[in-house]
Amino acid sequence: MNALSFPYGTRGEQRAGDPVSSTPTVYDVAERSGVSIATVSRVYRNPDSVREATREKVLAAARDLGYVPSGNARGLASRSTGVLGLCFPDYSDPDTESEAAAADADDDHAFMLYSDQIIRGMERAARRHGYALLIAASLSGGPESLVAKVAGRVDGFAVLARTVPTEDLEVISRRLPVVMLAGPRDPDGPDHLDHIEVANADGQRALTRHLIEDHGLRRLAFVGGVEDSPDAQARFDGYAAARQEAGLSVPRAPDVRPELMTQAEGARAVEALLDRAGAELPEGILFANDQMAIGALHALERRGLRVPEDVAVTGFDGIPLGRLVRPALTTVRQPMRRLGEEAVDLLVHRLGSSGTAAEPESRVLPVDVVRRESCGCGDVAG
Amino acid sequence: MNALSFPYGTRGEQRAGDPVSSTPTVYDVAERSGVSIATVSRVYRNPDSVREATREKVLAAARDLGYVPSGNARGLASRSTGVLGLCFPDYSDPDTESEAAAADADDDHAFMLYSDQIIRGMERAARRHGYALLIAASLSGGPESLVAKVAGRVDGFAVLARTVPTEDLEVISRRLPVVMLAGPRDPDGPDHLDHIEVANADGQRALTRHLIEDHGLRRLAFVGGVEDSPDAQARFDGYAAARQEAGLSVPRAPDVRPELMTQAEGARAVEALLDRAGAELPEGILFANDQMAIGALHALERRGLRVPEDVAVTGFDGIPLGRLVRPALTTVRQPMRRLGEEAVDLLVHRLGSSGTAAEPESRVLPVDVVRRESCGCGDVAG
DNA sequence: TTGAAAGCGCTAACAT
DNA sequence: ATGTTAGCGCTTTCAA
Repeated sequence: MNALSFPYGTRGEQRAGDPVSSTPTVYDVAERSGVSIATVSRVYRNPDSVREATREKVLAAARDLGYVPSGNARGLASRSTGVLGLCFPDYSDPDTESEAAAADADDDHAFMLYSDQIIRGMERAARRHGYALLIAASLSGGPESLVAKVAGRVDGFAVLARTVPTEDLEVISRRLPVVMLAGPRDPDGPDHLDHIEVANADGQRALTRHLIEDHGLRRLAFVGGVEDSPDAQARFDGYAAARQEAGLSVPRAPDVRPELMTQAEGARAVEALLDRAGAELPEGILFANDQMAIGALHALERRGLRVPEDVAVTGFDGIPLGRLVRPALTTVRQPMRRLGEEAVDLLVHRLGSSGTAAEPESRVLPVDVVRRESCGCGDVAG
Repeated sequence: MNALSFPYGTRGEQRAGDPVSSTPTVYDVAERSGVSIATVSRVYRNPDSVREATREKVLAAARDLGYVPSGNARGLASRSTGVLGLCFPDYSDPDTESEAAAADADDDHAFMLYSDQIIRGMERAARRHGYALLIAASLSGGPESLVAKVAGRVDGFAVLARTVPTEDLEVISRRLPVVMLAGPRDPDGPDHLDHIEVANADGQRALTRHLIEDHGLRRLAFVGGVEDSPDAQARFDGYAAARQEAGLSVPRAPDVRPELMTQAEGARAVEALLDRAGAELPEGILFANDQMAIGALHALERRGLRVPEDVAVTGFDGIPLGRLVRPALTTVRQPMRRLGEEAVDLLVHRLGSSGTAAEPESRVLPVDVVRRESCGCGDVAG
């Protein structure tokens, strides 16, 4: 810019036609093209409101100068960013990344994570609506957390799972639309957020019923999720419901409840189950997610047990890796891409004049049971 | 501040303790906590520079008010956004999306695209450096294009492939660092951009040599890429080089040059090749990317030709789908995630005081030949 | 169709 | 440790 001993450069001096000045602004373009800054602005925001000749002049000057409109200034002046955001959990936990996963996904991370698919869905949908997408893995809280950063830079955003304290989100959602990609923490004491979730309970119930009715299994075990995962809880509820419907004993809690929902933990859960069971091996083990189920597949193989002959195994999520393992994993597939799309739709709707003050909304997306080999189904396409 | 009867609401009136005012600002927080706006700012930017008691007061007020710092205002005042960007091609072309791909990737888009992996790599790397990532599929040009939007909202960004006219990028790169995820358009007339590319020629040459030396193939055909793809060109060059080294005739152009590099086009290319060849079937067909090779696999199967017995097939890229098709596809794997990481490193470096004025840099990342079944190698892990 | 000027919400001197 | 204040670069009335 210019060398002053003052805080900032002054406009007056900057205008003194120095062509080498870096980061040109509307003022530079205006001067060079002999119009006012308002006209420069118009050229970008509403080209048709400027006479063609003028417009060309301005554009030419902008080119010469290397002018790029500052998104920040624009956003500040117009109170909108044209950007939607997504905060997702940092799934690169060491356990998943190095230990267990590395063995399977030998192409370095060739396969999509849950969050990748949602990113894709959101990006596509956002683009359709003219928005760009800002993504950030959410870490810890604190005043200067990533969420805050995202929140300050977007017109609205989605939060994957319960990555961020609901409390913080409620504060933020007073300022801009926030949609949570998970169910409400407490269905009865509603937060004021929009939610989009998948039919966890229904899916798990359907899958459980499949095991019971179609494969005739009765001795089942359920490996749950981490303590505070409502998804995992809902899945367990679905499992329990199916048992009840079939006249089996109704458990009050999962047979095993791992610390993490990783492959390593899945393997560990199997060991625990086998040690505990003695001769009374379960005929089927249902896992609250695919990662654990896949870990279990390996553990069972190491123990010399055949899947599904000796024991059936199922997961939940429908991650691509589940198609590749042998036997291919029977699971419940979540419509992740749609999750992202719905999130964008909801945000865009809230951003439109219409949805501003409407009631919080909770959408539940349907899931599919995917029958593969690990439950005893043949080589059915999945 | 001052009470004027002009366009916008005045701070003075807003300060009149109205707690219901929407989108609270530093002024609101400052007033409510009895400090100056500077102190509020400090609490967020440099908490330690504020006495604990004060900080708490401010944070409490912010909570009550639902205050979220405006990224725009911050960025404007501090001339930085804390965001890095990525523009990538809109790969959801109808052809790939519906026709050919749908048949294989039957999980809807269960498998990663080229761009997904780069996004992942960049996001991870950006996070390590404290940046968020803004992503946008780049469309056409024009003053108000998406690139411009991205450019205005980030501290620096990467452009995947030649998505954006180099011309535009050069303009933009006068204002902020831009790294192109592709080689320079013209190696001799250098643009002023940083580039990161993969060793296309080397990789294709190594693969070709493998076919010639290890499998003893001599009658080879190369299916190139679109006219203006330097990647595809470099791959062809590598192919030609390997032929030369082996004492085979050196072609001046690919045997087939499709319009698009899709599965459908790959299939079409095979048909063309077979029709043309008559009895003189090639022993091996090398494709400039995996998509086409996979399409070719299907086409060959339809024609009753066995791979690799009748004809070997290879691709380039190393997309996950290549592992799943039968026979599994021999290919050259690009380190896509690293591409993203290197991009971020480069950008961050440029943003640091050090790299500002340095010469444009061009990095070339090494690639791996992945030997699977489609070239005649056994069931080697890949 | 164009210009003039206030103000968007924050940061960063500088002063205290 | 905290307050004052001048911008950051744009959009947007309002007036011409």
